[in-house]
Amino acid sequence: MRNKQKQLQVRDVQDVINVIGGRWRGAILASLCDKEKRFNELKRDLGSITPRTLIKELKYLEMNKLVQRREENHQLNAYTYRLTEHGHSLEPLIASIVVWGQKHRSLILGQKE
Amino acid sequence: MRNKQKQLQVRDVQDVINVIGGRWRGAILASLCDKEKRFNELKRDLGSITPRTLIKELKYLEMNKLVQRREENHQLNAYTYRLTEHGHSLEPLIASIVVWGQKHRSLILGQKE
DNA sequence: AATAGCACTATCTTTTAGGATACCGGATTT
DNA sequence: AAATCCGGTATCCTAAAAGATAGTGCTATT
Repeated sequence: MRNKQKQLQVRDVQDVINVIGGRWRGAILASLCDKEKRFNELKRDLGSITPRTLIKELKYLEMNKLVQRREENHQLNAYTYRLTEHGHSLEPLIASIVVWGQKHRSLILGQKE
Repeated sequence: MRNKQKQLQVRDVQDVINVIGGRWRGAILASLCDKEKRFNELKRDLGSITPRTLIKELKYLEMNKLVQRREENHQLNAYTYRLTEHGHSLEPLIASIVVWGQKHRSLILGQKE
């Protein structure tokens, strides 16, 4: 019973890592926590991501109901990506990640820059 | 300035994902939250991981000062892996991940099982 | 009318993670 | 002394992730 619980936790962690893991997914979500963004805006924000990867990740996040793509007003060729409600529920988690990440960097990586 | 801050957060998230990301790292850490464990114990706990991968990940986690490998008493051929203090500082984060993961599963994956 | 920006798509290639499998030396059990 | 368990190594292989690069159709700007 105790053990079963453990097993589950291991699986939960793996599930979440699937969703926010990888080189970009977490970063995209973090960037969208700030505010909704357009494709190229996101691209600039993330630095070195390629359009191929960005669109792939965005579609994945859409499929998982974390991100929503909507046409801006009625202008064609203008879309924004924003967090869904479910996506927003990740914000505290991401915030904790950022905090721990800063601590980790200063501890391990010697806070260069 | 504001923008710089954003950039940093994106990097922080990526750093943390590096540390706890991938198919196994988060799971290993979660398993070690419970208590210190030996190699084969961990292996059993994680289910389908291969020894090659497990040792690789453990070494990575050691390098990043999250896990510590120690000889048990004075018996040769008996080692335990445990979280360092820094590793333990991840516990709340992992707990949040588990909680969100459960919510996500019931929402998206339809809580099968 | 031409140029440039937006939001992608397509193709090709490299990189990386991680699985499969076999093996190894030392310690322990029988 | 033989078999088994522990804590790994060593090799080989595959699939998936992601980079590089070029091109597309539409719109907005000058």
